[in-house]
Amino acid sequence: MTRWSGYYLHTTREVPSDAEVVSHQLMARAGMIKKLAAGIYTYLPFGWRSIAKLSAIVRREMDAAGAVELVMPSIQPAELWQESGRWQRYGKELLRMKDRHDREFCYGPTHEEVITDFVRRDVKSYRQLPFNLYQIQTKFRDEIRPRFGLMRGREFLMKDAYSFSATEESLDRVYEAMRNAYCRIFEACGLAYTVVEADTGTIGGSSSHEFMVTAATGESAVVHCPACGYGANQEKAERGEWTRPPAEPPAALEKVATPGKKTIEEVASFLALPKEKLVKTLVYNTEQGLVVALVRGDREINPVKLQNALSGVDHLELASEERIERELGLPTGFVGPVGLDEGVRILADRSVAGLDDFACGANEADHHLIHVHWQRDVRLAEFADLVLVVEGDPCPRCGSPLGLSRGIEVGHIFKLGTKYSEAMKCEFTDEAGGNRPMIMGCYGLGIGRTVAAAIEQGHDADGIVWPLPLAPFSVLVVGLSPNDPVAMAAAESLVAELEGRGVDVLFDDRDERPGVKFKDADLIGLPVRAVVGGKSFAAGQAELSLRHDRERISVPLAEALPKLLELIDRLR
RNA sequence: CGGGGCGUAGCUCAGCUUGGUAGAGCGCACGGUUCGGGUCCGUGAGGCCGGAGGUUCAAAUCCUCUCGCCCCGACCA
Repeated sequence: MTRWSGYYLHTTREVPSDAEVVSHQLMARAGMIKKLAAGIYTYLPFGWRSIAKLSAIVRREMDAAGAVELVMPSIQPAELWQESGRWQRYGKELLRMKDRHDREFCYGPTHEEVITDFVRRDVKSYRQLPFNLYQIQTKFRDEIRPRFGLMRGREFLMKDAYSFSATEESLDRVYEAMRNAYCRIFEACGLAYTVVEADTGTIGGSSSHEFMVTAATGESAVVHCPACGYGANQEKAERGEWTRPPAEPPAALEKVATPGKKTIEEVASFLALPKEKLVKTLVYNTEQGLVVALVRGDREINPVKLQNALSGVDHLELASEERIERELGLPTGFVGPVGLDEGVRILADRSVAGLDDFACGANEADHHLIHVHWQRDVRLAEFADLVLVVEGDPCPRCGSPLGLSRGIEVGHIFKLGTKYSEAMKCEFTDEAGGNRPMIMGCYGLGIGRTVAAAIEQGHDADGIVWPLPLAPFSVLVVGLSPNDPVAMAAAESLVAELEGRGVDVLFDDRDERPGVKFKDADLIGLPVRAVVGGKSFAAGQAELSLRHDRERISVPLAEALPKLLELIDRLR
C-alpha cells in the first residue's frame, strides 16, 4: 500500500523561476522532476511512475509489431563515429570525452553507429533479414539551449528502434508496422496527435514522418489539410499551384529612385504597389559562396527547402550586410535579379514565376526597378518550391485551404536506406550470391517529452489532469480525517480492496488539513479521487469524483469499490 | 556564438543606484488555535550575499576576473 506519508512526494506552491511552460511548472510543482543542471533532471518517484507507464505501453506495442528489445552502451568510441563521418559533422551537440588512456568517446545522442557495427559482424545472409531492434535508453545531446523541462532536455529518455532489411519492399513493410505501432501507442496514451510528413534533416534518408501531439505551446508548426488529410511539418510542407495572374502588357522596364527604402513594406508603400507585385531578394551565405533566393514580396523563404534545393550545401545562413556590400558592391535592400553578378547563383520560388510585371531592387543604391518582366529582363533563374507555407495556402494534394497549428514532436520515423550501412560496410549476401548493403530504418520516440506533452494537453488552473494510461496512480484515496481512527481504517480498507482488484492507488494518509489535501489532489491530478472522512463519512458515505470534471458523487461506503471500478472502466 | 539579464535562507524574491551589525513571504521546528478547498497567533532554527582577486578604515553593495544559471536570436532528433 502506497501511503503518501511514507512516499517521496513533495508538492510546492511556488513555481521554479526557470519554468516557462506549463508542463515544466506542473511537473516541478507536483514533485515529478528535479533539475540537477541545465537540461538535466532527476525523475522523482512520482514522475518516474508516469515514465514507467508510458514505457510499458511502448514495449507492448513495439513487441506486438515484431521489434525486439535490447540495450546498447551509452558511452561510444570515437572510431565508430569517425567511420560514419559524423564525428566531424555532428558538431558541438555531441558530448565528447576521453578516458584515462586519452582514448576518445562520446555519450551517445543516437545509436546508428553502434547498432550498425555489431549487426555487420553478426548478420551475413538475406536469410537473417529483416529484423528490428529497439531500446529505451538515456541519450545526451548537448543542446545549444535546453529549455521547457523534459520537453527539450540535454539528457533525455528515448525509445529508438533500428530495422535492417534486404529489400526496399521489406523496409516499407517494417516502416508501415512502426507507423501503425506509433499510432497505437499515442492512442493508448489518450493523446490527441497528428502524423505529418517531415524533413529528414541531418539523419538523412528518403522518407520520414513525425508524430506531433497537438498543443498550442508546441515548438513545431504543422500544416494540415482538413479536406484530404494531408499533413506536414511546416519545414517540409508543400503547397498547390500558384494561380497565375492575368498577363499584363509588359510596359517598359523603368528604374526609379527609392532613397532609403529597403524593406518590402517601405518600398511597397513608396511605390504604391501591393506587396504581391514586388519580388523579395534574399542573399544567403553558403560554403559554396553567395546564393540569391527570390520570393514574392508578401511571402517568406523556407530555409529548409532552400537548402534542400541547393543539393550539397551544408551551411546556409542569411548573408551579413558587410558581406553583401563587399561581394556585390551594394547595400542591402537594393539587390535584385536583373543584371546581377553572373557568378551568383539565383533560385526563385514558384510564387514569382507567374509575375509578368513586378518591382525589385535595381542592384544600385537607392533605386528599384519597376515593370520587370521575366523573359525579357531577367537572366535565367532556377525555379523551385522555396516558399514557407502559411495558413490558407492551397493543399498540394487536393487544393483545399491548408490549416496551420502547433504541436510537440514526440516521435519521428525515418527510412534511412543505405546511408549508414554503406558508410560502415554493413552488408549481406543476397540470393544471387552478391553482397549488398542492408536497407535500414530508424524510429525514435521521446519518452519524457511524451509525458510532458500529455501535461501540456491535460491541465487546468489547479494542476495536472492526467489521462488514465499515463497517470502515476489511477486513484487517489484521500483520508480526510487523519485524527479519526475509524475513518482512517475505512479509508485504508478501501485502498486495500482497490489494490486487491489490481488498481494502483495512492493513499493520502498525511496529517494535513482538508484544504491542503484537496489542493494537492488537484495539483497531482490523478484521474479518480475518493474522499473518505469528514462530513460524508459521518453520513456513512464516500465521495467520489473524476479529476477532469470534478463532479462529486456520494455513495454509501459499501458501494465505493464497485463504483470506483466502474469509473476507472469508463476512463479507459 | 551574438544580444539582454540573474546568482542574497530549502523555495520565490527585496536590499546594491548613494559602502557602515543581513531582510520579507512561503516552507521547516516548537506551543497554542483551527479542522471540507493551501486556518490564525506566537516563538525559533536557518545565509562565507556563487567563487577569487582588488579599491577602502569598512564591501551583498564599487572595480577586475571566473564559474553557474535564465531569457531573446541563430541552431536542432
